[in-house]
Amino acid sequence: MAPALTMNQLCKVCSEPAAGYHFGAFTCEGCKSFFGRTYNNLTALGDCKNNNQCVINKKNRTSCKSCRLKKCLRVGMSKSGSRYGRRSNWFKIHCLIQDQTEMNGRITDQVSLSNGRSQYESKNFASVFKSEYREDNTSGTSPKGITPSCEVTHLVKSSVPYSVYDTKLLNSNFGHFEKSNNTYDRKENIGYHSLPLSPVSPMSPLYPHNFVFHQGNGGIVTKSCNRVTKLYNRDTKYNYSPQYLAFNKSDPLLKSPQGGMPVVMDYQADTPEQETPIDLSTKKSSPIFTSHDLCLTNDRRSSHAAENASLTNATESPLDLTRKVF
Amino acid sequence: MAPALTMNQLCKVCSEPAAGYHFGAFTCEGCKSFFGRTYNNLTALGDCKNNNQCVINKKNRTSCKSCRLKKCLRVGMSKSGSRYGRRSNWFKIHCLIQDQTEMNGRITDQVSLSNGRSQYESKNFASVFKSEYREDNTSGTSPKGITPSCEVTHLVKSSVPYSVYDTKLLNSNFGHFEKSNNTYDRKENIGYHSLPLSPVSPMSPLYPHNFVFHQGNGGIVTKSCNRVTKLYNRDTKYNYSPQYLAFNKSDPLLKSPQGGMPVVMDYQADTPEQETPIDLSTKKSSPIFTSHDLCLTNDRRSSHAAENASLTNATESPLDLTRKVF
DNA sequence: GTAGGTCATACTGACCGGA
DNA sequence: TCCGGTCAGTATGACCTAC
Ligand SMILES: [Zn+2]
Ligand SMILES: [Zn+2]
Ligand SMILES: [Zn+2]
Ligand SMILES: [Zn+2]
Repeated sequence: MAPALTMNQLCKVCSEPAAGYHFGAFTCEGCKSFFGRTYNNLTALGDCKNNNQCVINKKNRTSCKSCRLKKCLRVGMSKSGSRYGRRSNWFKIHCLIQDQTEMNGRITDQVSLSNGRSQYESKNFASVFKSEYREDNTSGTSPKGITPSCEVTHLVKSSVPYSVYDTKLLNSNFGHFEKSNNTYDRKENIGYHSLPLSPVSPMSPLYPHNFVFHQGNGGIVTKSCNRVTKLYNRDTKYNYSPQYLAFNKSDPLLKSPQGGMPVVMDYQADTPEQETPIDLSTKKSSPIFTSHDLCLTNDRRSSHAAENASLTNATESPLDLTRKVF
Repeated sequence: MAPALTMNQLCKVCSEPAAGYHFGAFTCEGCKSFFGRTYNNLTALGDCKNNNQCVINKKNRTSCKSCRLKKCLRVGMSKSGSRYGRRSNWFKIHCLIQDQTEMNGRITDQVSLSNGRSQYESKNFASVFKSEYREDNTSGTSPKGITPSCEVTHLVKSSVPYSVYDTKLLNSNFGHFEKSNNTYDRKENIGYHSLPLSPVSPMSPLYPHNFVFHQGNGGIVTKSCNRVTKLYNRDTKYNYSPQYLAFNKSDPLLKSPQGGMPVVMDYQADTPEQETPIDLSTKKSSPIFTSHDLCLTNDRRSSHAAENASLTNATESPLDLTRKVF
């Protein structure tokens, strides 16, 4: 097996060779520390002096904290999305393929998308993923010695880039959101973001688009692919308080940039394995949101995923950080 | 008397209220420290990531060291030009008037300049200075309670903005100059700079234009106004080694941006008191350049100043930093 | 009154231990 | 594996002292 998939990765923030997968993105040690620090002390963040246009790279990453943090968020870093334990090879494969796809810009397969949005990231990735790995979806080893075992299936995604972000971060840095009745104690809230620069695979459960709102549901739903043989098949838990997830059409905080409301749409793509994200920003037990039996299939036809999201209170034991992942 | 003329000044680098006159310019404490530090450790200076276009102000002064140092030099800061002891009120008057002039852009008097260059700084300042202070040139106190006692006379200035800068700084940051036969041990050399942003009064002896080269002279000359009653009337000494001051028409280092060679021109202006600049970048005794009896007059007519610049070796005692200035 | 030294403060990122 | 704590190295600027 490939000994260090991380070795080929670059920091999604500054393009330095990545040290690992930190807070939801491949990052270098510096950006990892920066994000971890900044999150805990947001008040010290100054404003950008360059109209928030700073390009972050290895050399100048320290010169504008605001833009550095913005890039961190844009590439998908999040305290709530972070987790202990190793990331599966599947996840890394996704990222590698995405990088490949972006590099040579190849679109070798026709993937029918029900919506034109996100063609670039999603279509490219999906096609390459399909064309390169589908033949090995039962062998257990890819031509490159890695073990993919699923194929392109479908995702539920939102037509508007709603996502789950830290409102505290958003407010202090971008001012898109205002404090509502809810407090920010949990440091989690619902926000939107502009189209991310493909920080992680658009098929990754960590990809912001995969956190979608369901109209009339009031819940948050993500997708997991149980076709992956090693997938954890238990419930997916979210530590977001229900009051933040309640969907209110008249809520100005949830106003779409395009003016539309988020809808669930069919989407031909694939989802790799994803373990339970653990909210490291708060260790206190709190109401959690659980979605049961996410609809997963390798059927190529589009189909609405039937998410039966239910709201429960977390009465269980503290987060188990000891379990191993293979 | 005005208790703190410094109070009205802003840092010429970052526009924060100035703490005093440091290294040749009114600066805040931070920019003072920065310049002092940076000068001693130039190798650690990184490059600008913004095409050397950064605008330095109080908020972002720390974000680009290269541009901050550039601004420091542009406003006339220099280790060699710095000195111990207080600055005369005359000097501050010049700076204050210059600021006033720049602020309301008034040109209330016709000052005939033999050359169109530097009209902006010089003409404005000279005219205002004349119109506001000439009537008091014998009283010993200005209408504002300060004691001006000279009037606009004439200066020798260069048609090209040659100046005396630290070549070490220039080379490492701007690359305008190359090392010639001379070493940089003294950290002083001849350079040119683009038109400074009026860091000090253009009539000030510290104003770079006042360090002029005389064709065929091989020396450096500045002007002092002995009409100022409190002026030190002794020789003006410069710590620049003669080898650095030797003027060579074919020297590519001294190529004028405009293509011309520096010439001495008539100039209607005034020079305030100026004490001996002390080169703090080296405490070793070294050959100094002395100019005797600079031609000074309050005659309004233009006249060539007869500078009898002579070259001597400094055999005198170490720099006397104890003398008081009133 | 300024140059330079000092030092509290803050930031950075390599490193390491715990989970 | 990753998260978070640690810590040496570095930059900053207010303050102080020598001159
Ligand atoms: Zn990085
Ligand atoms: Zn920025
Ligand atoms: Zn300043
Ligand atoms: Zn710059």
